[in-house]
Amino acid sequence: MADAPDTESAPARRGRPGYDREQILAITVQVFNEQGYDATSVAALADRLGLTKAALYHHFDSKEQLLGVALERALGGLEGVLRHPDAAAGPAIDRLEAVVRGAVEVLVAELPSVTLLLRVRGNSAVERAALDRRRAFDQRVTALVRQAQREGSVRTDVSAAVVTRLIFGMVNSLVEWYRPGGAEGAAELAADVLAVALDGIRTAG
Amino acid sequence: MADAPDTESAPARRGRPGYDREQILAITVQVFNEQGYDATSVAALADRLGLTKAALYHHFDSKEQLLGVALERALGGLEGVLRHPDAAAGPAIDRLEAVVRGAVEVLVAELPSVTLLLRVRGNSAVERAALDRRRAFDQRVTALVRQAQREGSVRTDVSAAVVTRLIFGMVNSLVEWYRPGGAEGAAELAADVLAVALDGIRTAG
DNA sequence: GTCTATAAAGAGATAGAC
DNA sequence: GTCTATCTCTTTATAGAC
Repeated sequence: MADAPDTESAPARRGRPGYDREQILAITVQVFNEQGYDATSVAALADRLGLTKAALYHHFDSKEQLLGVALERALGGLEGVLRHPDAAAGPAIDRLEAVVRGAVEVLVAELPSVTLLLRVRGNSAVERAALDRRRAFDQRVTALVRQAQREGSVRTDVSAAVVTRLIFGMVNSLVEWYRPGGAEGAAELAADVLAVALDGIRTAG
Repeated sequence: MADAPDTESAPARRGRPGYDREQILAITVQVFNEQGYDATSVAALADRLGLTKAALYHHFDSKEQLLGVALERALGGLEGVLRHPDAAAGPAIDRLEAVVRGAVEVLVAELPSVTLLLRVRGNSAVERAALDRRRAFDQRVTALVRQAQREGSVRTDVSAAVVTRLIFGMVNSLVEWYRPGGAEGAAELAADVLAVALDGIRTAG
């Protein structure tokens, strides 16, 4: 992962030493997540890549552009969940389940960029645009919860907005501790979240 | 919960224009939360306070010290929850409920410093010490959940560690959207969290 | 307790050689 | 595609006047 660039066995195009944008982006996002975007200097990034700053600037225009590309990946994935067929028809509670499951899957598949997204504070235009898109996603889910309440499948003693935020509080918190390669995969993780979110942790007895 | 601010039990407040440590700390933590600790320069902080940097350095030794004092407040509060009588005896499920309720109350009472705590990444000794104390808190709660599972009051198809993390994922996410002065207070908020955590969002039907 | 002024280091970004 | 060297601005922090 953080290993040296390919030398001889180039996959497809380049047979040259050095990085391409994709490799640089992957390591960059990892470092952003370790230290925080603001606390990561371009010099530190270049060090981690085994490059100089100037070489890094050959691949990207700015530090902020690196952030923007990573955030686009995360947001694209999440927004795609809402476009999935399972989220488009049927009882609202089932669609909600599909959205939560899809969100967990995206989170696991794009863990680094989603982690970065969830830590964005709005310090620049790029960050504020990302926050806007997060809010829009949230509102779509809240509408789904409200519909499920109307259909009688979700409790109404807690508001739809709060329900949505609590559920995504659980989902989003996964980035704080979930690491791939362990016992649980995306499917098990989603099942756990849905079990707790839908039925709670208390036993019937 | 939080320790006494025994900076000076001394006489004579400064009846002078200007700030004392407490006022500076409050505004500082607020700005740290708005922009992020790393993205906040001491100059920006001083501007917000209507002071110069030099005046601010008269009150505090370093930017990091300001962070440390704020984190101590949040951690002291959370750790106090575990020392509360309601968390010390009785069925584990009841103690767990008391801990969650207490955590929400501390979060609401000390919203700025808890928010700051939850965003710490471990970039310095101060931050790493805070992360260690968070982990210790987490382990205490996980033990409580495990006990509740043994007592048959919490589902066992999800591990105690995951249950704990999901519940505190909900609790901690409150800092992302809860703002005092609205319709809900700490008690209602805690009730909502416990309702969802214990029984889930799905209606029986 | 606050100010102006400045030190010393680090930040993001660029120029031009190879 | 990467390098060395450098520009310019900002950063944390300090010195010393009032």
